[in-house]
Amino acid sequence: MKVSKLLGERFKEAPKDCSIASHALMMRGGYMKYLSNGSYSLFMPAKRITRKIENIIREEMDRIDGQEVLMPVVMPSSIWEESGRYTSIGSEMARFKDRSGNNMVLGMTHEEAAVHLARDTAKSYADFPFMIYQIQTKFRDEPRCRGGLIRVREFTMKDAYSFHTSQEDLEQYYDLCYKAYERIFARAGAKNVIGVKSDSGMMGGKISHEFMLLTEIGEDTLAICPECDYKANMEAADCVVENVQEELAELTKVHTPNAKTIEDLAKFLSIDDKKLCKAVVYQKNKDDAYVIVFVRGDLEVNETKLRNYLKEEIHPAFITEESGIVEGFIGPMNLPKNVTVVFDASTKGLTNTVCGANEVDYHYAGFNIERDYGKVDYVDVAKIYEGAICPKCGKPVITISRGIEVGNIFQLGTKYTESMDMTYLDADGVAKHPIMGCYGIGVGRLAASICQESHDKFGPIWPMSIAPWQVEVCNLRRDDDKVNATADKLYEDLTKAGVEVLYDDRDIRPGAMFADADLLGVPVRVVVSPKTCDRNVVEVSFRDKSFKADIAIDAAVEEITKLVKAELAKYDI
RNA sequence: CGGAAUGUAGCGCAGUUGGUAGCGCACUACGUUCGGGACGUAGGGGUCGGGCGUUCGAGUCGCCUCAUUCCGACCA
Repeated sequence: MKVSKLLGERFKEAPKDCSIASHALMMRGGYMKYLSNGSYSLFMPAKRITRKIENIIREEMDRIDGQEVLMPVVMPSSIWEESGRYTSIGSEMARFKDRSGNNMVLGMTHEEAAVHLARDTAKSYADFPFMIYQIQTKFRDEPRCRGGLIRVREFTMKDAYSFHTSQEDLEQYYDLCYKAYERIFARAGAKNVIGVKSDSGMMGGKISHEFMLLTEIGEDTLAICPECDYKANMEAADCVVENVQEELAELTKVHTPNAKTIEDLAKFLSIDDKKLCKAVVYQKNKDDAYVIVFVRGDLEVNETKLRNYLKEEIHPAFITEESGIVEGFIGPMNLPKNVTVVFDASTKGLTNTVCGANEVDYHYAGFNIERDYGKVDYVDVAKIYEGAICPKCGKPVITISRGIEVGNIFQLGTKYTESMDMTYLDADGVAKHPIMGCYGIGVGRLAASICQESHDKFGPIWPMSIAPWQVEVCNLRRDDDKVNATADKLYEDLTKAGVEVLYDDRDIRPGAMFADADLLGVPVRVVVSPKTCDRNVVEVSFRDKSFKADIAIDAAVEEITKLVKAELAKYDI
């Protein structure tokens, strides 16, 4: 490819709405063009990168016996009504009517279509297990797009669905897929991707993992134990606390004027916030009924875990006078009857704590839940924190990091095969519902994430395995016959040798050419100039600065091909 | 959906008390240049986000609306 014919302008200045490096560099480098909120067109360099990522994904999915299929982007509402998600999913799913007035949806995920494709087709237990996958456009009407290709409304996704006749078989395949994902990210040159335990959300199912590329600009917060292999999304991380046992004191009512917050109260009573019992109030979305969570004073509530426990949507509460809740002085005793009370596990064994008296300006001290309130079921709904006790190895060393979710895997169970009535005949002659798993990877997001973790101030540094081109030849003097002839021939010969070459054949000054080359991030750069031609060499260097040498013109094709192969081999695991 | 900000050429921005629309980069032509975003001369490119209003006259003032960005909320 010749740069003179490459569509897509490269800019000195980034559009002002780019807040992260990968977005700015991909806009500046002419990789894509903004069309509307969450929609970008890709120019050739970005398309080549995503195509290479897709091919790596294909190879790895095929390696674990995946069958590539293609399901429709536009689907009738009927299959979504079968699964119940036509109503349970909100406005993220784009809906419209066709000319006959039928309700249609744009595919945001394809569990329904996958079940539709497989049911009536896989009829015998002997047909199982199998996995189908596709690489295709998804549309999700995100409330907030950001970071260029990091979070968009329209994007390319690899989505896979596996079907099994037993939980054991699913788990075995799930592990295979987990390993395939590790290979995919390694082969694509993503250096810092980890698998973390995650919350399944509306997908359903119990066990799920997310693959997170660690970066400060990540949208997700992760709890990681440096001492063992515990890694979890904060949403799903268990919060383990230990409370020091003391001899039980007497319950006393104390006057605590204006001490409405934990901070005020701890200061007023001169005690550690770990000794306090904090109340956090929510309301259920469906009827605004109050939910009060009691959690140890130093901790916060993890709303995702609370939602999962309650099995309903909630929002932070607006406390009214009529509710009978005394804001700032809420305690377990003498609460209004109609509120749901949740005791977080951190309050278990909390001795001689201080809680609200449900009376303005009064708290109880020496409060002991089981003695003064009664037996309760403790539920873990607290947020894990930096330095928390690791739920797995028990050491107080949890670290908190940020990550971008580049892939996820779910054990779905029979949610879809039951609701959509997909059955097979088992060996015992009984009709059963297959057990499903599903596995996704966002292709564009992965490309942007790799750019984010692999760039310098001049541009992206693409790993050889996904680079838009492997080698860029820079013709520094279009008007010099020898330079011209040497560069033209090198371009032709390298291309003939099977190397992917980008040839900058423009008559522009060297500075501008180098700046553009940096933005395109091609791993190997070959400079042909009057200086190098005088010495019968070309100058070869790596974009990441790990290599630089002059190579004789006669040996250039062979040597450069060798360098490319050696670089590629690093990702060929 | 809440809070804040911004919409003027492809990109980045200026535009004063209301009075014919500007700059830098990019683009076209010619010339001089040529190893880290050169310079000169001459050009091309605008529904000033949209609507309504005030006014002799609105990029500028008022109201409405739309879009975008950031912070929250939400998120398979």
